[in-house]
Amino acid sequence: MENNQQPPHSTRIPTWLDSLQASGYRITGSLRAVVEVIATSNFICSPMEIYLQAARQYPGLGLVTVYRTLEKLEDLGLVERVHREDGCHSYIAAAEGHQHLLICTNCKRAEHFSGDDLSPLMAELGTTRGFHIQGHWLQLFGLCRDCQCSLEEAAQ
Amino acid sequence: MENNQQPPHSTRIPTWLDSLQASGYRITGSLRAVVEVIATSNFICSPMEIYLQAARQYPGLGLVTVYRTLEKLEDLGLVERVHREDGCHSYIAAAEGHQHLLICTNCKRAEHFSGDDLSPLMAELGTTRGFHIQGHWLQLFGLCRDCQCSLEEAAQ
DNA sequence: ATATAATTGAAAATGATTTTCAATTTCAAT
DNA sequence: ATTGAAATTGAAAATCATTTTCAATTATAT
Repeated sequence: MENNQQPPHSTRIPTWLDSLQASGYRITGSLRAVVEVIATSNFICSPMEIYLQAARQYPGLGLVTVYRTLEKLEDLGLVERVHREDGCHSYIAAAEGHQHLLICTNCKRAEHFSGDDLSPLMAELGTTRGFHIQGHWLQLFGLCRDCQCSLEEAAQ
Repeated sequence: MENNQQPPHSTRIPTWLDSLQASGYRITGSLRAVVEVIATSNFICSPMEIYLQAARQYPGLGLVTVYRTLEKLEDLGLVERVHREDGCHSYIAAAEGHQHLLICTNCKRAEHFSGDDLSPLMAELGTTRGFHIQGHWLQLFGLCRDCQCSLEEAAQ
């Protein structure tokens, strides 16, 4: 089940733009530039990183517009906010259904996986602790294949 | 396996103070006040909440000192930082060993549980995705027994 | 073409957290 | 008890991500 070299993420762009337009948002140059960056990235991206990349396509872009665009995309469920250790947030294209993230601590590459082996755990906790469970947060951290290699080399 | 009405959390206070002193930190009134609040709480507490409570015991306490004290306690592994949805942080007395948190979304009561059913999942991902997994983040959210009742009443 | 409502970027505001700094306090050694 | 060096303090200022304000611009339905 490869998740990497799958359908080119660029196919997301027209879909997202249609979705945005259908929801009454207007399609502007700024919007396109931000969508292109976040829709095609395999890495979690901070608003600043998105801004810096998108501004190459669309100079004059403002960082505030990136924040506003990400909010729209999140509202439509196209993009997912990722909580970082430092309390800031990064973003990544959302996965279908209920999935979790596996994030490379070195390069920030991220892959989704479905780990619904959690349901029994949650059911058990519901009864033993008397909690009515509503949701959960699960993120895994590690080194992706590329970073394992490059860090090994660097260590020599 | 009740986790609630267990050994009174107040026994943590002398232990923590000893631990702090043994590490070369000086025991001051501010420190005591902050330790007393966080060591005995069953809820996740923000620095501001700790400040407001501790300042009743030790007027003149500064919010900055709360931040500094929490940092010391975290360094010693006595306290654990909890990531919140809004990106801010709350704190709670750390559990023994590797545990996860179950947090009431209404009153912020928190209980630890050990959920090491995750190891097989992580091992599998290591191989299928080529990641070398280093750690994970798991938090469950729900309503504690008390809040389930009080919210039911309120709904009537 | 036009009117209107959405969108824009810049600048200012916010709010949690951190840093700076001079004054105070702890505690080990007298 | 006294002392003195090093740790700790609170206040004020600085930082930094994020949000709000606002007047100017722009997309789109008509």
